Amino acid sequence: MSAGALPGFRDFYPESFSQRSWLFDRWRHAARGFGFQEYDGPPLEPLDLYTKKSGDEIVGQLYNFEDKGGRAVALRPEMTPTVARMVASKANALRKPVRWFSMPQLFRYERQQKGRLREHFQLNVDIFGEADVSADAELLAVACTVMRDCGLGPDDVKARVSDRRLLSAILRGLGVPDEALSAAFGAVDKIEREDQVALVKRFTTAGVSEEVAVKALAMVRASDFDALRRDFAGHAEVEEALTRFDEYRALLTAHGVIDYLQLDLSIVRGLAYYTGIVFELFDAKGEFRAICGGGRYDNLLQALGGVDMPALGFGMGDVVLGELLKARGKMPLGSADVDVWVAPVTAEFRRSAVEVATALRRVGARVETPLRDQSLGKQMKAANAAGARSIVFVGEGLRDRGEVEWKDLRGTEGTQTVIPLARLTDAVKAALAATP
RNA sequence: GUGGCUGUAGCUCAACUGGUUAGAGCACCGGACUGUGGCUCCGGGGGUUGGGGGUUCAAGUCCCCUCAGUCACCCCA
Repeated sequence: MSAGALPGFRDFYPESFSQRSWLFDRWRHAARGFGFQEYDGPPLEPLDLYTKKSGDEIVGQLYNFEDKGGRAVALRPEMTPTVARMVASKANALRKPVRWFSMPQLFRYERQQKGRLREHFQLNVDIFGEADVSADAELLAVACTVMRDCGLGPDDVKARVSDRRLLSAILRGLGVPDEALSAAFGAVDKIEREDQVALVKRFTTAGVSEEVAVKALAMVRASDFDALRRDFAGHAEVEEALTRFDEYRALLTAHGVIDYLQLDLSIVRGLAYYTGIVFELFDAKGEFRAICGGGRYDNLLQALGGVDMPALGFGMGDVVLGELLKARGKMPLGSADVDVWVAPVTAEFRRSAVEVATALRRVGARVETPLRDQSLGKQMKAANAAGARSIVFVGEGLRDRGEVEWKDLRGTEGTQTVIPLARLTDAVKAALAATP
């Protein structure tokens, strides 16, 4: 084995590069469809941009080093601090709400495992300056639209959605004291990973009774909207959160993505900076890690940039999504693809063939010609291997009468027509338009 | 950072309880085939058996270390 790429890093050969491009096209198309504008920032940032937000422990998971000017720097592990800085420093000049997206390559120094490498591309979609629930609905709609554009419907992918305000209200309504809320969130976050005994213990350690703990866990597991409405009738805080959620659902219906929605109060998104509606996208069979995660983080800009502005966003990586698309047969194969192969029938027509190829390229065709003398049989094979849709034979006909032979390579018995060179370019152009 | 499993050609895999020069299919290149493709046939290139050390008359095979892959833990931006 020769030395390959560094652990957790990928070589993109043409086949996988074209799959990557296919995915990027869908990301970009979906985000732009909602009026989001694309931006980018530096891949290398000051280290303290990340330690300020996440503490020094984060350094163990970063690609960081000292540059030649003695600055402590790191390859970006996430986009949020960068975009927060960019928005904060021009906050007053930007039309609100700010709808931005980016497709950065991100890095983390971690042992790789399924769906997690040391480098990946991530679609980042953010909205700044809008506190209304309509922004939350639009954000999820973008994520679901990406799924749909990739051929993944509500039967393939579920958006598990919770609201931290709703969860807090329920917990408080059950009698969990404020100082135990953080521990309770921690327990809810582990609901799929730890057994009941361990989960209950997280509550009791924080001073919550076992009875309340059991009840809270059951409610989170059920995540039953109607039951919550009944159980907490008259409880203002819960009702307010439920009303907000009703509006959220109505808007998702209007966006045409309601079928993806699945209320799931166990979605907490770590113990990070989220403040409102949070969500994660999963494949319906549960074979993969989360495809996408995000939510509302109204206090983050204040903490990072000193600007008080509500914000929400999500990140969607290319690795898990790519694995899912391949597993479901939704990812195109990424085979080679040219429109026309121009074949000199003998060596003496090499230059004529190049001239014909040049004329075809000028009308937008992807054209390949052989770089050395080859028999026609060889060229036919090569043209097929190159994925060419048609082949143009350049020989005596062009020299004597200004004509070439144009043959369709698709199908088993391609039709072949004699056509004046002057008309070939238009014919190829028309064929291109007909079969995109 | 911790632990389990796995490393033979570009890919998928063979090679008896340790025993000759590590094989096959696919892929690639060439030929049959210098005016017409997918097929077929023939040939060719390609390996430090991941690397290093050890045991043995003899190691792809057994042992140790290391590297890499993979899965889980931790963490999740």
